[in-house]
Amino acid sequence: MNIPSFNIAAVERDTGLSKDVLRMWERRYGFPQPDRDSNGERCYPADQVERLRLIKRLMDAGHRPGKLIATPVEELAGFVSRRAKARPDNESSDGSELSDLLALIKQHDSNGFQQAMQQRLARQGLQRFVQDTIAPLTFRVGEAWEDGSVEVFEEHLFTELTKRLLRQAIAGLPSGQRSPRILLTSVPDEPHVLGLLMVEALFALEGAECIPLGTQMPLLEIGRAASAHRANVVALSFSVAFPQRQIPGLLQQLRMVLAPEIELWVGGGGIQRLAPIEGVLLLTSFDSAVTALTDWRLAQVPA
Amino acid sequence: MNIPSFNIAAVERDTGLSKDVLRMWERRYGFPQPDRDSNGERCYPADQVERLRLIKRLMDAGHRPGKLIATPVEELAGFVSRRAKARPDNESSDGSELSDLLALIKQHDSNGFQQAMQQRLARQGLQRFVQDTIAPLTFRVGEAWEDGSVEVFEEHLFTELTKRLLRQAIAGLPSGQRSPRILLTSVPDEPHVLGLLMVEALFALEGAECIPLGTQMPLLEIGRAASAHRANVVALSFSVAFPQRQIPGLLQQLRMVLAPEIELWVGGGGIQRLAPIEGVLLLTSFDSAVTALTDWRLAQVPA
DNA sequence: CCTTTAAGTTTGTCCTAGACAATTAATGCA
DNA sequence: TGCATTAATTGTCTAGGACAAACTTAAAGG
Repeated sequence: MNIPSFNIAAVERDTGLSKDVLRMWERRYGFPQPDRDSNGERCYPADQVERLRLIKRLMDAGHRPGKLIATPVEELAGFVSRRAKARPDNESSDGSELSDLLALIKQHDSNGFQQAMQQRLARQGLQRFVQDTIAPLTFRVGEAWEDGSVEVFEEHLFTELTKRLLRQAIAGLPSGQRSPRILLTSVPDEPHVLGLLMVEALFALEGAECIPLGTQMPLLEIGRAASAHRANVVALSFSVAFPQRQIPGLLQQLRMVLAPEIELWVGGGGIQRLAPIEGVLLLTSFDSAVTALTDWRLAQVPA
Repeated sequence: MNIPSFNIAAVERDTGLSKDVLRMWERRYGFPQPDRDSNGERCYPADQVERLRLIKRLMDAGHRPGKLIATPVEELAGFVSRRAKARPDNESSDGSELSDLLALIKQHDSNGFQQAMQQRLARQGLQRFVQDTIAPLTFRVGEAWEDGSVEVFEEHLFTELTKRLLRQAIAGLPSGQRSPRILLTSVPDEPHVLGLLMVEALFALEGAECIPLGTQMPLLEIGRAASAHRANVVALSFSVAFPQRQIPGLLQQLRMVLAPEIELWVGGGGIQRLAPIEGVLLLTSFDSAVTALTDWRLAQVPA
């Protein structure tokens, strides 16, 4: 079998590291060190791509590139997530049940996982299912992905199956003329949809009219969509993986694009450490999301 | 209201034009011509971003950038899709029904659209629903998006609602130990999932075991996933929007990564004009997908 | 000893400008 | 008209420099 080698665009695609960063690291740290083809263009061997992916994973977990690149490959595997370290086995009764679900994913048992989740949904009801099962399980999967105990494709499978489950549950809820009208979406480069679905489930349960636009809407389009759908609220989600530095600027721009009477609510793992922004409501928990909804309703009555 | 202005990263996000291309166009054609901030960095005014998005849309429809950029804004709106031109109102009885569905989307009537689609599904059955409703409707939406008669957010809403419908229909099908085991996914930078869902519906109907991994799997991960799930087939989808030039290289690399006994099937609008590739089966239609499945079964028996 | 401020590192993104290959259009010729 | 060759178009890659924001560490103060 021939060893495939990747050009810089392919490496950017597969690792999520921009071409600029790849070239900068090569210049500064001496890694990666790709071969060159006849045109002098970089050809990354597969093992370097692997290592880059590992480094990227650990960076997302909070480590710094300078350290990681200086560390030999063997030791890299030993790095563990900061988050995972911070939670020294709080194996509550519920924690072990979550571990069972996680185990099903790692055994690639789609059907078993779906059945187990269906059972939990029936037992807990949608609201508690979202808050006590899906949310913590998503968190656990994220952790496990960071420390390498769950492969990317396993995480994808988990996400895909959970998405289906949630969408099915949401479809079963009553719909029709309800209020407020909440437009749910995410900005470009933010493809994570689970958080949106979770909050959609909660909002729908509370009797809001949810308009799911999927992910990755250009800012100007979000403004148009909000007007066209006469939305009262635009709700966005940012995952932990989204580059934090870009979020404040994005929100300020969106706030300017949006009509002032439309509220802007933002949630997700990416906004936990964010400074408050004028005209933007940060939803740091599911409870605060529900509170925001009831507050909105209270504010409407006197008007 | 302040006029928001975008830095080059934001424009790349919102238009899908790479930073390299944005700078190159500026150098060569004199458009866009962003302002500069105090650091000498580009600040694109909103109207230039709008025009860039329009240009990108027309490029995806087959026009060439040189012409588009030279054309004044007012005339740009007059450009029409080549595809749309090629189909001079073949308003068959079915075509007008599709137009009704499209109209519901453009009226932002989510509930009406969902009901109409549910009815069609019940009437046609899943297979014909996929082939005669969803596929042509998706095509029509694509056309309408190209000629600007459907907004991006309307297309997103259509996609989101249709995804839900399809997933629900697929969830209703029997599952369990079936064959072949087909792993469904797409490569990084290919986020379109409707095509995958359509073919998943067909394969599931034919009694295959589908493993949906969602979109955007790195190549090396696809290989791992295929082994871990003991897949017989890996099925990929490329939309028309995916850069055609990259596809052959991607498929060759993936073919090398994949164990030789695992088949590689590829479909979607992006592969219609593709030259054949060793070890890769191109599915140019839904019928050919079903044929591929029956052929695979025939090939297994004598072995 | 803990907290806050200031200085120093690290790191990503942006910049210019040149080169080239791959695609698409246009020409010449049978 | 159909095919082959030339010409124009267009995207992506390369190089290294500059700078600001984020993070760390050191110092000063309570």
